[in-house]
Amino acid sequence: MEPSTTDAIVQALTKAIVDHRLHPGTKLAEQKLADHFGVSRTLVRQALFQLSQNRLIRLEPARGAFVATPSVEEARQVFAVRRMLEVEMTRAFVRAATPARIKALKAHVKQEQAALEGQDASSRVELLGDFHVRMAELMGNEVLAQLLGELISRCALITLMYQSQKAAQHSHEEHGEIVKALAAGDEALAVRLMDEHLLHVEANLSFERKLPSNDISMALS
Amino acid sequence: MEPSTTDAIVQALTKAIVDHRLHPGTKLAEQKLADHFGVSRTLVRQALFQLSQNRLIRLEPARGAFVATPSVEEARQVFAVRRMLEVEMTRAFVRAATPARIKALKAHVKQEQAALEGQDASSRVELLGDFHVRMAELMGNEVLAQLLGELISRCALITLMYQSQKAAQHSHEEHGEIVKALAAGDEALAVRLMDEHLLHVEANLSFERKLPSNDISMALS
DNA sequence: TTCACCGAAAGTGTATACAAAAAGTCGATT
DNA sequence: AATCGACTTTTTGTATACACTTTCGGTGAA
Repeated sequence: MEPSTTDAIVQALTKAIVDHRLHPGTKLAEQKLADHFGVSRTLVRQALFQLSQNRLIRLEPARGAFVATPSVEEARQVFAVRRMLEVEMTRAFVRAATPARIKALKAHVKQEQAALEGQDASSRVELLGDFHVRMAELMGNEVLAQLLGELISRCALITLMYQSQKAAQHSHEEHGEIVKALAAGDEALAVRLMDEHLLHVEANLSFERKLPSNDISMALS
Repeated sequence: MEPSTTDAIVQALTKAIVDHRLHPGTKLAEQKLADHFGVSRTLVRQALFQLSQNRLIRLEPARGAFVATPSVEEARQVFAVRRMLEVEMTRAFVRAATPARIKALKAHVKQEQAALEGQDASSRVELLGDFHVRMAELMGNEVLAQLLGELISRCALITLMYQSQKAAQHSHEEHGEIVKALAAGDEALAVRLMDEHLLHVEANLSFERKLPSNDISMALS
């Protein structure tokens, strides 16, 4: 494979983990990854460190990198934080709503519709997550948008692995409801819907543990 | 200087930046840092990368590392996020309050009192920030605690540089008020006080720009 | 058979070497 | 005097080398 940059490695590994071609617990040996991507271990190590900051893998000193296995408790906490952030974000959104912002969200929901009909699970969940990031961006708060993005990708591992197609459809419909409430300027309703929406997403996760796969190059090719 | 680990370098640089011995915009040359810490550039690069994730420095490709110069707009956004998180956290805290938790917060406020009488600005601000992290920890949400810690240290650069001793005293008093409201179980009051507290902290920041200092070893010694 | 111990193999952690890019220098030209 | 440009120096980016730790396999004794 032709040489890649650090970011390319991060992206490739992220996608592989999130598509759960690489299962939780799988060991990521540096030399194998280096060979696969056609670079030295130096770049691989940078990428692994970055992924560990995103909580997609965990680094054990002198033992190596492993695909993260987020616990139920951790997922619960992440969702608790998301509810804190997004309930307030929704409130702020209503108060600073503009036709252009409403329109942008509507457009996004329409995009979701298209993705839901496709088969690709990862793009499905990516778009569903982006709805929330989109709201933050529209508020003009990049810090919030980035933070939310990290939180969402942090549990992308969970969300993506275990969210059924039916649950995805459900999420999509709730996004539509939220946008309606936002457009109507109904603050209380919008806030309530967002809170419930996040509770639903959380409730629909299941946590069956799958076995680690140890064939990295297979998973990445 | 004797050899140090990556984390030791991160800590040393963090403290130097946060104590503003290293001013915003200062270039951090890898070899100079490596010499100073008695390690190879490898470890320095790891440390710099980690600091860039914390937003304490920014990495410009092929140009090097520079102490971050957070903008007023960024500070505004960080505080907006903190208000979102902490208002909801306060609400949750009241609802799940226990005598032990109240007591722990009271103890922390007492600690602040002691630090305020000392001269060390960095330990002063550290403790004031820890009040908020402490609340998150007491709620048993490590994800929240860590996130809040990052947000606070991210603007430690701003808070620490420009917060006056008087403002610190003011913060401390407000912490006391908040704990009182929490102890009384007055949710509405506690939430309002926390919101106002964060607005006050934000309002008291000033953003005079200082000139970069280019003598790294002097600043670190 | 099972457990413990030893040695080989594999893998990570750090330092160093080399390549590429940016920054700085100095002189020539306008 | 100011500016452009080629050369030199410095600094970053990547690869490689080596030391140290962990892991794995096997041998021997209880």
